[in-house]
Amino acid sequence: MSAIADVARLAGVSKATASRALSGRGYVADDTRLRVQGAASELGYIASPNAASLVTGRTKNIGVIIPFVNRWFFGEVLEGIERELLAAGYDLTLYNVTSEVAQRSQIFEFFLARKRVDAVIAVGVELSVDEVERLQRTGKPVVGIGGPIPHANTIAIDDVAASRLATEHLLSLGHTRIAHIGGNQAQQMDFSVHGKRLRGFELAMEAAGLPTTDSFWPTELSMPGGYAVALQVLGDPRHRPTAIFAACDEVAFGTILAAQRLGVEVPRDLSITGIDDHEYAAMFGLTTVVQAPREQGRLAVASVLRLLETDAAEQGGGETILPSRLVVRSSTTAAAPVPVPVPVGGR
Amino acid sequence: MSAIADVARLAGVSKATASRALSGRGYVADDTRLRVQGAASELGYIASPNAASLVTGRTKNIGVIIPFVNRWFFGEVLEGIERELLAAGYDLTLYNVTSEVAQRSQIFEFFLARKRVDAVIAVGVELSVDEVERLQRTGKPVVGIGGPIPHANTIAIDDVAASRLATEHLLSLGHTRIAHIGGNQAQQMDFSVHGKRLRGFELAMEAAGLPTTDSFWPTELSMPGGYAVALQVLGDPRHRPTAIFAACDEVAFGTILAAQRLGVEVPRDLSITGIDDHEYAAMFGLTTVVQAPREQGRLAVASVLRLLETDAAEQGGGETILPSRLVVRSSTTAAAPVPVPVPVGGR
DNA sequence: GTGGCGTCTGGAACCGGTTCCCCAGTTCTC
DNA sequence: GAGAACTGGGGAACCGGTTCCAGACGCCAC
Repeated sequence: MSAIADVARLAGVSKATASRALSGRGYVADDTRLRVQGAASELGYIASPNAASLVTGRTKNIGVIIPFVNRWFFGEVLEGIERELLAAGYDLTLYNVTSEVAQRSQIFEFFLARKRVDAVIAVGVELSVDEVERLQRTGKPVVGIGGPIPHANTIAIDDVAASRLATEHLLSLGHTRIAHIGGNQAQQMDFSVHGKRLRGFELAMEAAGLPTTDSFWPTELSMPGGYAVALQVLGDPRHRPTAIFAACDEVAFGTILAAQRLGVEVPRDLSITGIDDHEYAAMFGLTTVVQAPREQGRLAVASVLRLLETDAAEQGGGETILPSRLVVRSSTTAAAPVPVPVPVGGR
Repeated sequence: MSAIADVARLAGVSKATASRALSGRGYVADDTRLRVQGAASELGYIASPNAASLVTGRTKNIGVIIPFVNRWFFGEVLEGIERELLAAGYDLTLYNVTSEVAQRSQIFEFFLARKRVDAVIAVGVELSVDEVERLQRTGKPVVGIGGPIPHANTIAIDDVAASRLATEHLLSLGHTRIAHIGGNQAQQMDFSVHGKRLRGFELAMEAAGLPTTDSFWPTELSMPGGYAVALQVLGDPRHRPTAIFAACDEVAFGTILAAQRLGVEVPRDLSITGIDDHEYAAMFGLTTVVQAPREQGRLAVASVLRLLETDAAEQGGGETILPSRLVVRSSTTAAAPVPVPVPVGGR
């Protein structure tokens, strides 16, 4: 492993000049620069970021805090972040926080306190004011994905609006008996995503003058979770809704499977919407609201890099809300016309 | 941010003693050690791993090379690795390699060449001899998951055996018309997983004296991929197999969905097996062979840490093969008895 | 001719740790 | 009682870069 001193020696210059020539900062004559660069590539020299970060305080490394990597939304966000960071020459250090309090504080007090990362991106993790401030005091910008974080830039969709949009689509098709299968409030996610999606549903229903009592069915937000509860929702033909709004696509998939299992035909007997635009949504023909998680990851990286460049501790706490967009596929259709008793021979 | 010099000053000792007291190496009197530790915790001192690694050469950071984070197997492995590393006080730096050659060489020549990681875990990436040697020359142990890598320790299941096991289960149930839906050879994965699973299928069939012509249906290894091709496989009732071995669980799920769509009842009309034991396998009632990816991740970390401890460049290139185990659920049953013409009143 | 400015370069300090080497007691051994 | 062995601790070098500072040179203006 060659060090910059070797490069300097080979090029016949001092360490200082070699450093300037390679980093591009400060005055270096053109031919000197070329000589140094030549020597560097001849030796296969690669600067040690550890040594550099020791003095500059910059590590070219971003910490990502994420509760899951294996759920669709989180995995997509992570891939989006990783691609973008790699392109910018940054490393990504992964911190998979669980809900364990001890483990979370270990990450904050030990791992993130070490001067290893320049900034932190929190995906679907609601950081406390204290956690954010602790990071910012040490000069680390914080960017969040999934919901607002005080004093930090964040990127998210409007869960209430997305949910409302999905519900309104069903309403616009003439459905009035609509059930909502959503997240269990007991195992709430950060940013109370479950609650927001439920609220969007209720707002849309109320605006349409429809009752929402008994229309909410909580479950685990996964395909099996959706499947299991949908069997109940659809179980009794006499109280069967004509449409279901699922809080996420995987639940919607489970619902579609349950409907198939029960012989309920989608969309003829049952219209279904979700939120996500999961990669399998096309296969299931699911009408859904797009979340674009990769895009959210990219935006978070852009935001972080901007903060690192300006170097200022502006940290306005700006909230970027991505617009909600509905993708209509084949899981939704107009409600069957209710046979209205027509007065025969009426006047 | 306090440095070790501050701790030393507060404790009234030299930097050298402070370092020894905190790291536990070398002679330090007990009361001195306590004084230093007290000073450290009073100041909230946390050692800078960058500075330490500059002289020790150890970074307490492991690089993970992985082609996807969002596919079940890879996500599970990653979570397993992350948990285990965190517990051991190590950081995890993620390198999401795609199939782009340029990007891959960038990772090897730029990112991994920097002295940022102590070791590398490659998940489902078949490293070349050159790549492994380059890493090992710089003292970085390499551990692989998913298949053998020359000169590196690896952890994997036996794809041929797993595949054979899944097929033999169908054979043991009396099925003779068995199709295999597997990975497209054109978009082969590393370690030629697709080919191995196909071979295991063929070996089992041949051992049973059954033909394998026209029984292989290639597709993309995903739920939609399985769904699409299964519609074709099952399309013609007259040439319909009685059992399908899918190369992975997601394909099996797609196959189950396609069967439902076509009114083919599982398992009465069609038995299905997969490989993975995906978290949704229970919901689909899928009979499958377990892969235990989290366990593989844990084992890889254990192997890496062992290599780092022994510090020796033994690197035997040992291959750890996890045993294949079949989980029988409700997607498989005995083949319908073929009505054998019984001679009536025969002599 | 002198002063000022812009360009180019090298020496040296520095980032924050670890470790080598040396010194000073104390205890053990012959 | 002398020397070895062990324990405890400080000074300084070192890891591999970056950056401050000072000096040298060329050029222009006054």
